[in-house]
Amino acid sequence: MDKTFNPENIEKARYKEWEDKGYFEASGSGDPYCILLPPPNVTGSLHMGHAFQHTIMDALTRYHRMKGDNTLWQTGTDHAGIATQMVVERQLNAEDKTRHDLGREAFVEKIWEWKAHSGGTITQQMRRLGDSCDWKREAFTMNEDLSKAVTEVFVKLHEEGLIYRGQRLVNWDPVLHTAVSDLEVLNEEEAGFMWHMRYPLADGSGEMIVATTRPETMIGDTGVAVNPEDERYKHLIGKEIKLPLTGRLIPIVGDEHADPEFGTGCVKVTPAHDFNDYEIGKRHNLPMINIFTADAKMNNEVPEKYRGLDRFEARKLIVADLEEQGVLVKVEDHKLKVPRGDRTGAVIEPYLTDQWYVKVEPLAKPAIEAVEKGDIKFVPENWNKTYYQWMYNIQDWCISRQLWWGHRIPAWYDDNGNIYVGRDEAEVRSKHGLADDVALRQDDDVLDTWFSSALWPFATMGWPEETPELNTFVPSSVLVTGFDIIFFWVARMIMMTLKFTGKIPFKEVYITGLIRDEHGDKMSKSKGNVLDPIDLIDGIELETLVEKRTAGMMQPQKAQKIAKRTRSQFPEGIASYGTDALRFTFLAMASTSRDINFDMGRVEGYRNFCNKLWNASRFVLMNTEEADTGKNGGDIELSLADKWILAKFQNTLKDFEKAVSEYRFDIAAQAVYEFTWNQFCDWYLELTKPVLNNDASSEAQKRGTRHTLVNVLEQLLRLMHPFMPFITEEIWQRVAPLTDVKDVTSIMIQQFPQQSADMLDEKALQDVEWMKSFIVGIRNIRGEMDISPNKPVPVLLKNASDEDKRRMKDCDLFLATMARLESVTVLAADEKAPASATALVGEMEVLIPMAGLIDKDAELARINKALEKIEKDYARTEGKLSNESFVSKAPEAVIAKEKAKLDEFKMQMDKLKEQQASIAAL
RNA sequence: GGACGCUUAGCUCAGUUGGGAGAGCAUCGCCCUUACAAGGCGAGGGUCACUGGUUCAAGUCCAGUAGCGUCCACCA
Repeated sequence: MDKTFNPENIEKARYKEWEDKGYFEASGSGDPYCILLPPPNVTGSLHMGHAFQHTIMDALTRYHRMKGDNTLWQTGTDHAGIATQMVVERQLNAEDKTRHDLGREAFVEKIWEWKAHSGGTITQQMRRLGDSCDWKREAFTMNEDLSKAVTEVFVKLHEEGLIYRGQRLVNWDPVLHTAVSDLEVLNEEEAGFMWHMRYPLADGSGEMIVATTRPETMIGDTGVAVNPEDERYKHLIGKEIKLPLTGRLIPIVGDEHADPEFGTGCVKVTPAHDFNDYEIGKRHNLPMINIFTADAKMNNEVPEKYRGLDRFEARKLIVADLEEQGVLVKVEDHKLKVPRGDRTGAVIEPYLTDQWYVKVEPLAKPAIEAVEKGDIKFVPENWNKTYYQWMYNIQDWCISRQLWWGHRIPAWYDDNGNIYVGRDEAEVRSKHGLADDVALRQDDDVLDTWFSSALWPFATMGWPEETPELNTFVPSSVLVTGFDIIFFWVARMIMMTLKFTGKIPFKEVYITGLIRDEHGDKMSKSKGNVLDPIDLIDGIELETLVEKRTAGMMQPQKAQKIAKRTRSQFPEGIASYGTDALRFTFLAMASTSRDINFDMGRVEGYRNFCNKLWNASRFVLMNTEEADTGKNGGDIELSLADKWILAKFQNTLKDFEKAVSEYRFDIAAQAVYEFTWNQFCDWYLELTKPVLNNDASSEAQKRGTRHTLVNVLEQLLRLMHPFMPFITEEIWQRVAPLTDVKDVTSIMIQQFPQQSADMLDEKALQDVEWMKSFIVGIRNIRGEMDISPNKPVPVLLKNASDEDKRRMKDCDLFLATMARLESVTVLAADEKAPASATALVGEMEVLIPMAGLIDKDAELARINKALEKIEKDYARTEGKLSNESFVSKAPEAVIAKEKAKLDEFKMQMDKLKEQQASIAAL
């Protein structure tokens, strides 16, 4: 084995072997355990958030597979309608072409090409992460099976009246020329203005001042609203206003929406371009005048001079005209929420169009109940509040998109504007008795991407066919995802799966936090702080990284800043840490669902951890590979250390499994790390040396220690495998043949270690703790007194009990080596000790005579420091116990504990003082 | 306006029914001791954001304040 751990040499080959041998497929026996991969968009590549979630899913999958469950990790990708279409359109734009130059068919063909390429990238990246998902079942939301499910769901919902077509005001993205759902609109506060305008009464009897943030829409005004209770204006209700610029007469209406406290109390009403005004318009039967084209330019409804102008150009001109005509009263600075498309960033326009909708309320009801009844549990639980909040106020879902990439809506129109819905044109014709010569035209629109995603839990299992998978893996076990798609995806899956299978889609929803950069900023291309998980695995040169982060930046200034920041943060580029170190980092940071500020220091630390494991394994192999490990029989005698590490391993195993069952991967990781480094490496390996290197050890003793070495390591590797699949497999291949394991094909299809109470040797645990404190005591004196660790020291024992003496004897060999003892002398009760440095082991004092070794002042300082600390503890404990209300009210166990502490402190204090006095007297 | 979350060591974070403040990284000292310098041994470092309350006892429970963050709704 190499002297240091080199991940790049092992990972790819191992993965290929697992995949080729079919280890990722469900075994077909055991309890079903299923995780649905949130299908990544085929738009690009995996980011840190994916890597994080995939690590958790893979750890769970591997763990349950090893536990013997019938385990399926269902994988696949999402066609991501808008996002993908935009990527390919941008590519066309770079060639000075638009999708219209190609036409629909050719354009969609081009997207399929891109999908093949990009989807391949993603699946390759998943393999690098070690994802043990079943590639044979890989799904894609636009493939034939899923498309069939989509059509089926659409038709059925339509038949039940849960899908309908209607003309409504929608969120219109004027760049993409499509409607988007409420969820795809982000409302950001931006600085703007409030224009106050003078609207004259038609009868010349006065005027009203209305205020608006969008003066250009005044051309589409069809009313002015005042609150019916507003004393200032209520007498005007029913009168008319003469709208400036157009001269149209519009009515004054009384409507609760107008807030007398806000602005002037008078609201201009533009029903075709504002959601609130739309409702007012409906209430008062006001006409709706659409003044925009699909790309948000002024249309032919407006006075000629404004026609064809972009809405913001028109705004300037209209404001200027209003000012000139004396209509404009004043302009104030005003902060307002501007709706922007989440993909394009374009200002969304409320726009009157025909769209398809899902009537959501009847679907939402059972979906809410499923969570209320506890059939579906959110982890952590408080996310159910977020879920309820949205579900209780759910609005109908606009599912049609004016795009080319997606599932074409299965609806056909005849020349008279009749609409027919069916699985295909032939079905439509036969269902509605339409002759072949009746011209039918399929709806041009496609469905919202999330419509097909909502079917993922059952569509990937073969629905609408009755498949065995549908029976076995619905519901799935746990959904691992981010809070950002609870509404987009989680809620909709619950609704659709309940509707079409009568079953919940998953039993638990584990909500992860977001991966942010080291300062808590969101990782984004424009900030230039994006880390690519693959770069952390393979490493990347500084120049390549800078190039990657600054490529395609719109503003060169920004690119410079990013380059500078990158150079200072990674002067040497990024080292290759390997998949296992990256995975372990994610798991160790996955505490609750709070966001994670990704810290490179942690990755490096866990890379070192991999190296530690690697070298510990080298040590084990060095001592066992050419030797008798007892796997073929022979007497075995376990040392105290052997018994101790076996017991420690049991405790670790128990902690690990408990933590995993609670999705506390940080605690599980911590347990593994602590055991491996602080117990197995720091103590156990050192404790095997005296046994293995001592000529006095019997063959049974050596065999016992070798047997323990390989078998504990082997079990540890299995324990760690779900977290660090590659390194554990690599080492296991060497170690397993030396152990009692029969099947040495691959670690990933082994049983997970079994908890066993017989291995919990309490006596060994206590004896070794005693021994550790003995050794640490000596080391501490050495460290502070500058005594070389190599120099053997004589030791005197004072106040040693029979138990201490027994332990001295049992630990004799270990103590001599680990503490480098020259000699051990047990002092009789009345025997006077020479001046010494002291360490306390329980009530026993371990003395190192000062003669020639120890400096008087240094030892005094050391004692004083210890004394100070102990005195503080003593005072605090004594204070508690002398507090009458504590003694009378605290539970007895607590009081007893405090008393024991007090005695302990007193004893230590006395000994230290005694020591202090005798040294001071020198 | 409503909901949720955060504030603990220089940095990134744990701290599970209230009962002697922890980890990793960074820092300091000594060590190239044949598994490992990506290491070993030892050490230093915190008025747990602030104020008040409940309690014998509060990082932990309650109320409030300040700062930060997220989501939902929204006033033209």
